Amino acid sequence: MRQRLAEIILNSLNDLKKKGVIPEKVEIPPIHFEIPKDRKLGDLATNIAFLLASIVKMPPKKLAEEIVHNIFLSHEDIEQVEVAGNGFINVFFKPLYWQKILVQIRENFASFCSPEIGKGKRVNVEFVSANPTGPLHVGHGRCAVIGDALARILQKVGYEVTKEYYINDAGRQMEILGKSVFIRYKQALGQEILFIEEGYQGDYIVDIAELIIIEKGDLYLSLSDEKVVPLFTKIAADSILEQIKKDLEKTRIKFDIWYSEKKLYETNAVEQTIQLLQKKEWIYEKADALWMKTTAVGDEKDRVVIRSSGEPTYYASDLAYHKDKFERKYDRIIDIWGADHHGYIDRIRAITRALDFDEDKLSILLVQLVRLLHGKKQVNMSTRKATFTPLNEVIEEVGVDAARFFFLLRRYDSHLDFDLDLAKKQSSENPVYYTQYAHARICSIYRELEKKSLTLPPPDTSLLQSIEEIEIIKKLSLFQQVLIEAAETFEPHRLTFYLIETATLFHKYYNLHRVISEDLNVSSARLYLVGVVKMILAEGLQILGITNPEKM
RNA sequence: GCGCCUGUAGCUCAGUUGGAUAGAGCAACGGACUUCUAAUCCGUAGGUCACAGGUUCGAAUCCUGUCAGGCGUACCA
Repeated sequence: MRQRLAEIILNSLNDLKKKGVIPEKVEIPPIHFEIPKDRKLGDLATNIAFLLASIVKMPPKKLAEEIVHNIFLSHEDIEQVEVAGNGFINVFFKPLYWQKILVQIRENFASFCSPEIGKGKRVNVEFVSANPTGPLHVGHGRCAVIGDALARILQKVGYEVTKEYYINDAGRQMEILGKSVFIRYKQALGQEILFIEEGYQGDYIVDIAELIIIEKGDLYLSLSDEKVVPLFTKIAADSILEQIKKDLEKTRIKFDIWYSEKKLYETNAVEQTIQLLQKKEWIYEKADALWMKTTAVGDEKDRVVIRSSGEPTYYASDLAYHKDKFERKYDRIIDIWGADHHGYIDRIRAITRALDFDEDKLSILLVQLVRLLHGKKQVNMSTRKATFTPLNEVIEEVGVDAARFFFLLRRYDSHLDFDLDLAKKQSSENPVYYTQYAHARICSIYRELEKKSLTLPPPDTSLLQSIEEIEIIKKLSLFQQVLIEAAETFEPHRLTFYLIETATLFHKYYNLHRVISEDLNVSSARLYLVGVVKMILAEGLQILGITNPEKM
């Protein structure tokens, strides 16, 4: 439609050239249409007169009028074209146009919901990737839900999506985890030793220690750290990871790949990556340590890859990991991190530069931190000190639907306050119910129809003429575009807001017009419309991983 | 100090990628249930888009500076 309109305007402009109103040599910029926010301003509007005004030295309004006067209007879908404001050209469609759109959406619903912009392209979304040193907290939950919803959206628009979790199951933090368990083990068996300051203090560590006692008793009590800690590390990591998987499953999140950092060491991938980078002179030696030249990509200093002690840093395995991800030949790689990792961006960018990977394929999304509140008091969220609130607890308290919807209710780069004291109240005020309610209400209309056992005539969409009905169709027609935009900008919240707005239009309509009435023809047409609303709501909620109840 | 993010109604947030008179929800006030579900709807009130410049036909949106908040700035993760 936009294309055809652009042609009409272009024809008019060419005509004006012939008439000498505008100079022949003027180059006409692409004619762009947008949807005005006020419906009184028409269905589509273009600013072309503004763009041309300065070039042809005419007031925009005058130019717009010339353009409109020159339009030979014979298009069956267009009601009128008018000039408004200082020179906008507004186009109004006939109801017939929208009625046809409605039928198109319904008849081709599956393809309408699955624009194939990503067809044949593979994308990897890596998110959460929390260390298996403790349960997931609310902050992880936000990343988890956003990443998952984004993956679902990308899938919907045709991409082949891989959801990946990178498990940091190697390195110093894991050793501390093992030590923490060992100390709790000893303490539980009656030894009086102090807990280490950097240790993990959560109760779950005690639980793991007690489980070991139940299974093996005091078998390890007299053994040395070197012998026990690696074993305890593994037991703890496995157990915690198990819990993480359960929590994610409860949040309706399933990963395709669980990628182990430890494997990168076992297969020598880290070593090989470092050797390769050394050969390419991106890694050099200084003060007994190996350094990566991250300053070459704008970092403020070079970063250590191998410590002088010979121990690799996490950066070492991250290099190998991203090298591997690139070598798996995705068309797009998306990393979703907590915003506190932003200093890491340059470091990861360095590898794409060093190994000649296409930098544009990598997108790093920083999800802003969740600030946890107890009423007015801020709660510090530390895994080590165990002062966090587990995601698990929140999900149980407010439910998966409300929790997911809540996290998808704002842009990922906005800071989020999560007030635990209000969590329950928030859940009852959560717009998720408003949206689901619209769906349930429509289902209820169908039930009513069945109860009355009415047989309706085939729908005649030309009966859908009211402002509210046309407004709803307009909104429905945007669904595909919203999906595409959410996918292209990596912003799932756009879909959330769209669904709320659609629900709003429906609720208003519902209060104003009865769907099922004595006039069977009208009833049939309205049911047809409302049926599409239901389909769109169900589809949208499903994409966000939220249920669409038929009764509430 | 430097870097990243944020600053929009009392509160929580949107804002169609630079468009027309800046919008929702919550909270406040006033209305609508013998009706397909009132978890809804209608109305009133609420604003110097942090501040100051700049770019142009046009700025909440882009640029510069200032202020405020958050985060980062390790041979921690």
